Amino acid sequence: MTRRTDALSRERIVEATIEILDTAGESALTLRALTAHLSTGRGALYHHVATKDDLLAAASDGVIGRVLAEVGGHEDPAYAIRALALGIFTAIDGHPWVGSQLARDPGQPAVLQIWTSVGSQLTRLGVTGRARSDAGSALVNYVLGAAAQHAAGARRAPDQAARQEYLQALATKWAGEDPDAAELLRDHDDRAQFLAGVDIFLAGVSALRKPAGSG
Amino acid sequence: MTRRTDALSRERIVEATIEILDTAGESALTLRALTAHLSTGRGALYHHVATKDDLLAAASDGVIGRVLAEVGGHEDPAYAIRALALGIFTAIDGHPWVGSQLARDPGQPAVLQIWTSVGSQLTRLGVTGRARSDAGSALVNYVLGAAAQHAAGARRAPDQAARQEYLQALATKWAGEDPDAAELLRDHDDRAQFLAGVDIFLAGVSALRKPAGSG
DNA sequence: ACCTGAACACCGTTCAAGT
DNA sequence: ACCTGAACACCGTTCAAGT
Repeated sequence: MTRRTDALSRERIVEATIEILDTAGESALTLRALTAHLSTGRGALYHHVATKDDLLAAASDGVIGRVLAEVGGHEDPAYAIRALALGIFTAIDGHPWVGSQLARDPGQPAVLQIWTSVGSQLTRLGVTGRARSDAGSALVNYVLGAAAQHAAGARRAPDQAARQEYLQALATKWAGEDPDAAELLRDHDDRAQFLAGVDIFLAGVSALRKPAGSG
Repeated sequence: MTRRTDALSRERIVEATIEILDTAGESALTLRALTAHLSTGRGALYHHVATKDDLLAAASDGVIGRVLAEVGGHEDPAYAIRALALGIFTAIDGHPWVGSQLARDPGQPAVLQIWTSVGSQLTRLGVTGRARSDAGSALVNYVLGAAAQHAAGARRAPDQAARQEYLQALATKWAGEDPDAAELLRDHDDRAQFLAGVDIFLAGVSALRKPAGSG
């Protein structure tokens, strides 16, 4: 905070990277475009960043980090998980390149952050041990898969009429819990379908905790 | 079958593509390597293939198509879904480049094939209408997400001891249904966790069909 | 220590020229 | 119609040279 940020720094490079990705898309992110944007020489970047992949991972981590911080905690852990998932989905809707990037490396910081957040909410839900890592794996993989598919530009749309009807019903149901969520649902097909998937997993986790059928 | 396959054809090009990807990895697939492998000129490929992306999509479609054909139908639709998911997972384990490719474009033939297979098994399960497309979306996105993460080389491994114990239990349980599946499970952590996720999904679909709690 | 920018070793794709 | 292979317009990364 005290020093001038005029000089090149990893932070400034990551910032510029996010800006280019958001405004011009993933294909526009070349090191040449980036150095032009920062008005510096090509090799200068390599004093602050290991590789282009490193840069993409750092940019994704920045976006996801902000989302997870904003989402915060809701009292009901199941609701918190829905909010967490929806926050990630919304972020990827606004920054499609993040969706592609998250699918690329399971060990990158952004993905580990998501694991941690999901894990802590599952703990609050009362799920522990092996069941917790299974449920976490299921949820994280679902969210990342949906995110990548949506980011790549999902075009599936079977019958638009029935879908609108369903959307209304789901929005009404959710309105009881959070009017803002209901607002978001209206006219957002992919979002509604994504949330329906989250509910399927939550129902599955709950059902497997207290099985009421076989022995 | 009657004509000689000596000449260049889309099929021969796709075959050679799969071979290079399997033996040398995705980074080794260059059009230069491919033309060398086929001992032809660079531009010749473009008479049979639109672009390199087209080629990757065709190669993935070939692998997935074979898997879906082999998996066939089991009498119990829930079991058939597990077999389908496991088949895709195994294919991606053996051809990691397929996992990355499937995450890249939701409209490519291989992904549409997966949607179709999942959809028909869900119908056999008795799920229809809106519930069917929600469940299908959840399962497909989960499978593709897990596949991409696994393909990228998942390295998460918390406590190896408890995991081994769990594996044994799951393998024993599954042995009642299919000894071969139990065989596959032993010593395959990611595979077991993947299947646990499929079971969470199936439990969720079942639970949401006959809700036994709220009004 | 940090930066510059030319050079290096690649890419996917195109296209005039051949058969 | 199909194929050739040189040429084109790019890449990410490196590195001697500057300050």
